Amino acid sequence: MVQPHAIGRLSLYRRLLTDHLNPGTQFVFSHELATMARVSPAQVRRDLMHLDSTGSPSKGYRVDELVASLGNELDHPTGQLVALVGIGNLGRALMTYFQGRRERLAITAAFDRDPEKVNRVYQGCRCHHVEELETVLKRDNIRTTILAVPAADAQRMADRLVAAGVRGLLNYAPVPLRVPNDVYVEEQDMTTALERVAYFARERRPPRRED
Amino acid sequence: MVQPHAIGRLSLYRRLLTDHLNPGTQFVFSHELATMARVSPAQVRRDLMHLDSTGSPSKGYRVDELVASLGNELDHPTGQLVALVGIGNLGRALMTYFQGRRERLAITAAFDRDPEKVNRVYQGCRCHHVEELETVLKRDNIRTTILAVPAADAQRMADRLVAAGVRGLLNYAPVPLRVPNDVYVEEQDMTTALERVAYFARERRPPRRED
DNA sequence: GTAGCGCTGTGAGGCGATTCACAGTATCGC
DNA sequence: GCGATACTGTGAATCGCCTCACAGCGCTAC
Ligand SMILES: NC(=O)c1ccc[n+]([C@@H]2O[C@H](COP(=O)([O-])OP(=O)(O)OC[C@H]3O[C@@H](n4cnc5c(N)ncnc54)[C@H](O)[C@@H]3O)[C@@H](O)[C@H]2O)c1
Ligand SMILES: NC(=O)c1ccc[n+]([C@@H]2O[C@H](COP(=O)([O-])OP(=O)(O)OC[C@H]3O[C@@H](n4cnc5c(N)ncnc54)[C@H](O)[C@@H]3O)[C@@H](O)[C@H]2O)c1
Repeated sequence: MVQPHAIGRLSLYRRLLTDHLNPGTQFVFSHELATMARVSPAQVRRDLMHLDSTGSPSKGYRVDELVASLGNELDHPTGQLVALVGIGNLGRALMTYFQGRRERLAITAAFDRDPEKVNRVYQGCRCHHVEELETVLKRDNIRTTILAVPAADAQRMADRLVAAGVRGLLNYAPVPLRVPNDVYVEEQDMTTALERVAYFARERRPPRRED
Repeated sequence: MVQPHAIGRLSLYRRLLTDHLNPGTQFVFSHELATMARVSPAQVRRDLMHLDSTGSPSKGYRVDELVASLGNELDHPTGQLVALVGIGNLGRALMTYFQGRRERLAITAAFDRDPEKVNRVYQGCRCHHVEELETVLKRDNIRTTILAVPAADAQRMADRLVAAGVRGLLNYAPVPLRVPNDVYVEEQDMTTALERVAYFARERRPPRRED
């Protein structure tokens, strides 16, 4: 019913409301959120339709109520732990970036196989040897993982993660993963992204709506 | 005519053919590429339809010919230069990752405003002060840029880049950019990506095709 | 009190992307 | 040589997401 794109926008709306609104703003209209998110007002209203928070004509949506509803939809009620596998250049950047950003979505387990990194602490999170993967994931009941290992190891690591109970994977390795279809994978393929940008920086009409 | 998703897949096909095929393989079938790319065979054939390389029944597509055609479609004939703005944790990871990966798509200009970083060399690429942005971009005729500055600076920097002639932007700052609509922007929003993965790791049926 | 305005919530329709399904064809076995 | 086979290329059908458009309504002005 609620599809990936819509969930992504809900996440964006929340961030815009909490981080990029004049502090003290009590109400927003769909067209204001739409402008910030670069989508149409109708899109915003449709996305918010299923939430329990409802807008009023003439005032719009109560910001605090909306943020709460969004949290309700997006966050695990008591908090959800995330594992990060591969503490290389990208892994460390991600660790720095995500840490402390959301109360209910924190990286609490890191893994690598490089002895240099094992047992070092990154952003308050100790790096385990990758052999402890299964133990730690099961102990902490972790179902969400960021994968930042080299391409050659990605599929094997994904298999282990899935076997250990992981149901959501954010994959930075530039190879599409094969997983059972009750596991959600999001491919974050930066090479593709850059090549696409390069392509459209040159060729043809760029595919975007007027405004 | 050729849409962003299709271009993204072409980029992926090429990478799969060059990096993940048994060396020596001379032909591939659409269903083989499809399996590697995690898409349907019909999708592969449709994507390749417009290329000048054509498949043969009973043999499939010639790999070398296909790779050449893909390069033909995706690459700038004589090479395309890319700028990277913001040499922080993420910027440095990206620099390391992209450098030397494609002959015709290389990061050749880096910018930051931190005096610590200016004039240091990262992956063979000297970091300029951001005030030299316009000069360098125009001198090298750069139209493709990766943006990895803090959210607060992203829009302003995007405006400067567009004014300096940039027509394609890969944005890592977690704020959607407002640009004229002859400029192509790709938002790489990692927070959204992680929150979406977390969401689908919990809730409902995951949205994927059988196989 | 009531008219007017401008917004929300949403059914219906439209549109782009994907899949279906098959005609056309190169190859193989005999 | 010729039938069987399995693939490509592609028109047509389908699907899912997004936008249109408007009924319903709360607020404001007077
Ligand atoms: N750096 C980037 O900006 C960037 C961009 C796009 C994609 N990627 C992809 O992300 C992945 C990581 O990139 P990176 O730049 O951080 O590489 P990196 O080489 O710096 O880091 C890889 C890390 O993974 C660890 N590792 C290797 N095999 C492992 C295994 N089997 N189990 C656990 N840990 C293992 C290594 O010890 C290392 O710490 C790669 O697949 C890369 O292609 C990176
Ligand atoms: N680190 C990550 O993994 C990650 C993940 C997702 C998104 N991001 C986003 O990417 C961006 C960069 O992240 P980071 O972790 O590298 O941050 P960072 O603070 O490490 O680096 C930012 C860099 O930009 C430079 N900078 C700041 N203002 C500038 C300006 N006006 N002109 C030129 N350079 C300027 C700073 O000197 C610094 O070197 C941020 O917007 C961040 O939200 C980062």
